[in-house]
Amino acid sequence: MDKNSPIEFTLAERDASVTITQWVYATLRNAVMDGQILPGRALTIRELAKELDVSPMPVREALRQLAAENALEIQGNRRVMVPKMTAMKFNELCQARMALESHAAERALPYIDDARLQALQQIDALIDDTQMAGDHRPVSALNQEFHRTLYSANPHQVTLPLIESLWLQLGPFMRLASAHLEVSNQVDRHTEAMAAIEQRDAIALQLAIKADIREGFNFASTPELLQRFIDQSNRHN
Amino acid sequence: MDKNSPIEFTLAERDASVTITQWVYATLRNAVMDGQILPGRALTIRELAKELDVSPMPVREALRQLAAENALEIQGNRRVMVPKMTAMKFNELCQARMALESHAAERALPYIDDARLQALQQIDALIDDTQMAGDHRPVSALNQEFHRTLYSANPHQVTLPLIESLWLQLGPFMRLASAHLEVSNQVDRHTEAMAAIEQRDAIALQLAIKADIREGFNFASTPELLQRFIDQSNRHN
DNA sequence: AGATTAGTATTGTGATCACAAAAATATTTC
DNA sequence: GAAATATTTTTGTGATCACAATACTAATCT
Repeated sequence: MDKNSPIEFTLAERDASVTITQWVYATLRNAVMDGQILPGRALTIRELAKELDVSPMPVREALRQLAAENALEIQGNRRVMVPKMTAMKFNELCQARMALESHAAERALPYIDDARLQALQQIDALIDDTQMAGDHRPVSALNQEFHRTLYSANPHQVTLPLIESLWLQLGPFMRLASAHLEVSNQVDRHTEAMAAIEQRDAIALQLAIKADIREGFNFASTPELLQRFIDQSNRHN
Repeated sequence: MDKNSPIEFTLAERDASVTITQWVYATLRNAVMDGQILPGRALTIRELAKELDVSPMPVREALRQLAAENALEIQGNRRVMVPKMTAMKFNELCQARMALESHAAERALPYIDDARLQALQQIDALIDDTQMAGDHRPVSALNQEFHRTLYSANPHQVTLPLIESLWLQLGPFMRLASAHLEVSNQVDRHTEAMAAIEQRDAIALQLAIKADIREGFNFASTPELLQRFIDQSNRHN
């Protein structure tokens, strides 16, 4: 049946108020984010439909949406797959994150009030606790939540969807980053960012965000190490 | 039949090697780019299908893809429309363009060879000629072509899809910008950028790109003027 | 008359079917 | 036995249908 490896999904709860397409989209998005789908593996509509126990139609729509967000790649054959990572592409994605997210942070700064700052501190504390407890899985999601909460303070935000596209493309590496970094590092950069916010210091905030992103991916400090992790994520499973 | 204004499409030629969905996507994308669709106007699948003389299915897929690229907005009612522009959002989009595109230019710089530079000069000359002839329509497309050619010199480019999303959201304003700027300005900035490329000066290149974008939208120099153009594009037709 | 309600038409969603293109498999040829 | 060819299966695309939810219209009521 499956010439390639089977795909294991962590099926989310299906809320009644949500369309099937949206649920399929969320499920596939999580699978891509968590690296549950082998890059280069051909995804067929009917196979996913059977796996998720839905009709082909919602799968079709979800795949097209994910492809539009650069989470999936449509080959010339009209085949859909998770794009393969390369060292150069990884580097470009990180650089793009730094450029876009430091900009988003700067544009959000004037809108951050006490309530927002408090929410950030709360998330940061939660990250600390979760990481101390040795739970590496949810840290990645919480980290994203921290950044999202920061940028979305700007009510006229337009870059968040673009940033999420980059997160989606970095996919499993975001998780590796959370697993490999030390608690002190992460908290340091987050508190540094929050200090800059309190002082309304845009430059310092941008530096903190850039450092946070860069250090997050420091586990791949040398090209050789990076290549090892890429290979691992590419042929895992 | 149409409570709102009818939509006039400039139907592109339909190549046989292209799927219907792709053709519909291209047609709708151009319509959004050119401001042929009134913002806030509800777009229904069946209406568009009849207008374009295709079945509802390709329209459905094209709409979802455009929504994923932030060219269209899905309301809570599951209704699809061109999002309305505001002065603040316009400003954010311009700022995002400057941040992202100057970054893309910097990352492309090391890869620009003589052939690429020559291609840029050719496009620039074509822009000049077209504008001198008083033809404002194609200038916008050529301008995008100039930027696209520059950024895509980087073979590991990851930001171009994000940049195109911003262009799509700025939509008709890109055209207004091309119409309202003087020939000298545009050419100046482009030659400035190409001079920076020849000297491998990343900083100068970034400044030229930022200035090019900023001056392109200088026709909306005051908030009042900007609001006038927004209103014009919102209630045009 | 203006607001509310009942009825009607239209819409997005999802399912199923048909078909040509592509992939995989089986067969033949050298 | 390996390469080329023929056959079978699978796949994406597009069309059509059913249905519940929504938007629209007409009738009713105060």
